[in-house]
Amino acid sequence: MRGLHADTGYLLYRLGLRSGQLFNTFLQESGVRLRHYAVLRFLATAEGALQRELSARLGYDPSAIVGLVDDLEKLGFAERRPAPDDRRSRIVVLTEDGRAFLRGTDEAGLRVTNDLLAPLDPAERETLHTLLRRIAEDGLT
Amino acid sequence: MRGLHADTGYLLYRLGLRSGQLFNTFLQESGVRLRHYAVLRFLATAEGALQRELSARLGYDPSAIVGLVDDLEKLGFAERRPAPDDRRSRIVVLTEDGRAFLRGTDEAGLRVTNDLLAPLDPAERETLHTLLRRIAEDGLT
DNA sequence: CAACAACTATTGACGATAACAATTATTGCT
DNA sequence: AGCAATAATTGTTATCGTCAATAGTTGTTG
Repeated sequence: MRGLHADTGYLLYRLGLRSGQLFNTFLQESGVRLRHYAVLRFLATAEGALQRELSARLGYDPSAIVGLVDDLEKLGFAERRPAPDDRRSRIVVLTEDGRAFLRGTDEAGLRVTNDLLAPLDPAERETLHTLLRRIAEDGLT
Repeated sequence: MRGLHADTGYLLYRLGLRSGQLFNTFLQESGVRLRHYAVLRFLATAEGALQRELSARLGYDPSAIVGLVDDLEKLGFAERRPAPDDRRSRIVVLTEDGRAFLRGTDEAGLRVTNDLLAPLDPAERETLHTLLRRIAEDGLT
């Protein structure tokens, strides 16, 4: 009979849960959760995005995006602007406060990851990262 | 500004979600979900376990274990037996049907994992697996 | 040995998540 | 002009994770 952790997919599932929990406890005091953080990070790379792009690239349901952007607007970290060419769409952009928040939490986020990957040396972390990225390429952003 | 997937912890979180979804859709027709499957797999390795052991080793709340074992009993995949030395405890054991179910879903589960890890060659999958295991050692079962 | 603290399983409650269906406003097609 | 498709939104439902409270049992210790 196979062992409990014989399966890589199951391992990923369990570690993903743990990673998410760590991130959330770290973000807790900032008033945002992991999903908000993901949106902010995406906005930072994209210099503005339609909500449907956020949905597609982050893998969250469109209805989830609505609430997340609502929260980010309340916090002053992002804004909705009308899309010039399509009145159905709204463009979500990072505010200056949002940028500052990202800068402030950046190295704290790295600390969380360091904590999680404690058993691995730097070379191994690099290997892990590139392998995960290769898997993620296909389907996620 | 760092890219969206610059962070390994975040990557783990996203891939863990996807892995869990894949497993769940595959298990769906069997009437069990991922958490039930995890319990079954643990029971298979342990030849019976107290519920508090399931809780501690799988990381689920004791109150969650109750419902999961209830479901597994209804399906005929597991049974609760009195612990001989402590009348507070119950020992959960796999039934023959439970074992058969595990055998039947075993290679189907591997197919799911194969699907997920499609971008990697066998050697890379092996590397990924051992790296993830090293991380998991510390804290999970 | 009697009182009390600790433990096991259970129930119940609550907020957070995730997945879907349905709606409204707008656009593109033909 | 009519109709299918699309973007954002609302609402619903099921699951999840955590926490508090309870009943029954065990262990401790004063």
